[in-house]
Formats: sequence, C-alpha cells, structure tokens
Amino acid sequence: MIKVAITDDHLLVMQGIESMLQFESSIKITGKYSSAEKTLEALSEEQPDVLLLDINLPDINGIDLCKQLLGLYPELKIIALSSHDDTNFVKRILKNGASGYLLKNTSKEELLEAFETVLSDGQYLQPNIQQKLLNQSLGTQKRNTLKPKLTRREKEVLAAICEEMTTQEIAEQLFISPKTVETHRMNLISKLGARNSVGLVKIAIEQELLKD
Amino acid sequence: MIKVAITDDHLLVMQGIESMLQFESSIKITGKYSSAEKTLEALSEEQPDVLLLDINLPDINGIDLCKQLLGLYPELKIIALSSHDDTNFVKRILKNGASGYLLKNTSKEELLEAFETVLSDGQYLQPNIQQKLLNQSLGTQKRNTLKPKLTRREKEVLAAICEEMTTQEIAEQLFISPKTVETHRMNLISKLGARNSVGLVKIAIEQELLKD
DNA sequence: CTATTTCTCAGGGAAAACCCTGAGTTTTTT
DNA sequence: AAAAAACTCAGGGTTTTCCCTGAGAAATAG
Repeated sequence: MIKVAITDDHLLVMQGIESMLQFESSIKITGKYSSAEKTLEALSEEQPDVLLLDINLPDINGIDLCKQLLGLYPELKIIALSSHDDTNFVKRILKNGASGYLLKNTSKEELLEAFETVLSDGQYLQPNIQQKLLNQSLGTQKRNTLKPKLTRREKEVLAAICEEMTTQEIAEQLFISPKTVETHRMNLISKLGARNSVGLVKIAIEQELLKD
Repeated sequence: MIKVAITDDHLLVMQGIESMLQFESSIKITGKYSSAEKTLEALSEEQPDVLLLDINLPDINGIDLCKQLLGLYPELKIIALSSHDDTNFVKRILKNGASGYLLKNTSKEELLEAFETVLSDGQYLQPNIQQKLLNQSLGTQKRNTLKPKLTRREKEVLAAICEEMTTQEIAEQLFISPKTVETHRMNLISKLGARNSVGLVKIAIEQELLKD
C-alpha cells in the first residue's frame, strides 16, 4: 500500500487525481493540501511515501517547499506537478531533490508508473520531457532556448531597470556605486544582446528572466 | 438537463470536473476534448449548452478559439477556465464573448452556479476576480485605468522605440527631424505616465498598444 | 587550495535621452 | 469655415545612458 499525498491549490486537479486513483487498491491517498503551509503542518504529523506537489503554489515557491520538505523528511519522494514543460524549470526542481516531474495532462498509467519508479529510488520524467532535456544537453535545440545565465546582482539590476529606475536610484537601493550599476548594465546589454536598456526590458519580459 | 462539454489539455482537470459533477442529475457531460481542433470537430456534430474552455491550449490561443466558436454557434455559452487571474486577460476574453471566467481552484457549488448564471444570459465571474476588475475600473490601480489614445505618429515612434532604435534612427526612418521625434517621445511619456523609454516599452507590451 | 566567476569601483568621454518653452503647418472634426 | 487636434521643428540646457579600459576584493566551484 502506497501512501500518497497531494499539494495543489487547484481543487479540480486534486479531484482529478483522486478520481483517477480511487479504484487502485495499492494506493491510498492520505492527504490533500491546498497550500505549502498546510502541507508542512500535516506532514509533521504523518508522512506519505510520495507527495504530488504542484509547483505554482500561492504562498511559497514550489521549489523552496520541495527543498524544505526533503530537508525534514529525506525518505519522502516528491513528484512535481506542473502545467508547464519548461526544461530549465524541470532541471531546477530535480536539482532540488524532486524524484519526478509530471505535467498535468498525465494519465493513470503514468501516475502509477511514476509512483513505482520513484519508490524504487528511480527518477521519473515524462517521455517528452526526457527527450527535451536530452536534446538540450546535446545542443540539438533550435535557438530560442538559449537562456542566458544571469548572476544574482545582474537580475537585481535588471529588475530595477525594468522598474524605470535610473542608475543613481538603483545604486542607492542596492547600496553600491553608480559605477558598479553601470558595469552591470553593460554586462547585461552584452549578455542579452540588447542595444540599450529598452532592449533589456523587452528581453526580460519575453524570456521571463526575472521569474524566481 | 444541461449539456456540458470540456476542453482542456490537462487530463487531471478534465477528470476533476467530471468527478465533481458525476452525481449531479441536472448535468450531463457530453464531450471532453483535449485540443482546439478536436473541439471544433466535435461541436460541428452536436453542441453542448455550456463549454468549459481552458485558455492555455496547445494548438490555438484560447481567446481565438472562443471567438471562432461563438461565430459558429452564437447560442453557445463559454466559461473560460484558467490558472491565472490576470485581469487584463479576463477582460480580453470577456470582450471576445465568453460568458464566465473561473479559476481552476473552483468548487462544485461555484461551477453549478456559474452554469445557471450563464444559461440565463448572465455573466459569471469569481467574486475575487470581480473585485479586482472593479478596483481596476475605479482607478484604484496605478496606470492601467485608461486606455490612452495614441495618434498614428505616436504609435510609429513608439514602435520604433520598442525596436531599440535611437532618436536619430527613428528620424531617418520617418523622414522627420530628430527634434520632432523627441517631441513625440515626450508626449508618449506624458500620455502613458512613464518615467522613461523603458516604461514606454513596458506599457506598450502590457497593454498591446501597438496592435493595429 | 587554486582557478574561475562574480562583485566591486573608477576615469573619462561620447552619445542619447530627458525636459522646457514656443510656434508655424497640416489634417481632422464639428 | 472655424475649431481642435495632430504634426512639425527649434533653441538650449540638464541628466542619463552608453562604452571603453583597467583592476582589486570577495565569493564560488573544482
């Protein structure tokens, strides 16, 4: 008997999973939580074998919650649930200890297979996501997924530029010299291939560079 | 007996709705479609009274599908389903004929109420979304309230600014003096309430000021 | 511990953007 | 035809951004 818990703020998804698994005698749903807080609270009482965890939670970032939970309960297997198949996202959450990644268009069969895989210490990814990750690591990708890596400071400066702040204001906000802000701005323009700050903002919005 | 169909590429959501409504004798789910294409195909055979339509479909933009369906079947009531509560998004889909908007964290009671409301030619919005829209229209928001009217030239200049062009370049492209371009830029900043060109671009993207 | 990356800062100059005022011309609306 | 709105341009000044070089300190990765 596998004990499964679900954390998702979408009732429909919760219902969907429950309905899918209701006639599976090997599965028992031991908990349904609609927020990170409730999950933490409930797991302090009793831990399931597997937690299906929605990434887009209202209160906390799903990745942080994942990290936190695994720190508390190293035996717990977490399968990330998401609507998006962004590979960078997948990589991030897997790096933070999740054992699997499922899109919400999954099937009962896939769910069951995922449970088995992660409980025998494997890692379960949906085939198409696996393919994508593979392509990415092989460089077989088209062009668009060239998501440049920005450093912490660069992200902060970029965010401030997007807020229509001037170099002077950014410097004061970050407690650094205006010259340093300029350096970051120039590095950003160079890294992102923009011609000026306007291009920076466009790229930041398009590629969602500031999310997380 | 209300005939309800669902279009959503997430099996879990589909299952969730079905499971929620399975014991409602007044509701009959007449179709479940995982893509826009399948929906169009199926509705050409038989139309439901209400269609629960996920906005984020793989093949077509949900808003376009909504418009298309209502062109074909004016009697059809469409309730948009989404994970996001972006008010601009809500406004857009309602303008395109949808009768309701529900987040995926809805409940059975709300679903049933939504069905009733839209079938009696009303418009159903979740209370919190309604509140948000209200606040927005009351000017409780920063700059999103008014849709500023831009002149032909202003749109051209704005578009060029968004292309990362300098005043000099824009002047050459439009065969006008750089001074004139500056004037337009200043008028834009003033009209749109931006602090600089970066703000201009952000607003242009957010509010789709350059579409037509 | 070492190598690499990131973060920090500066000088100095060119270019672009920002901001005001004022004003004639053309186009559109009434 | 008159009024309003949009388009045009300029003078003249301030502020900000852009761009280069160079370089030490701190944090991170191997």
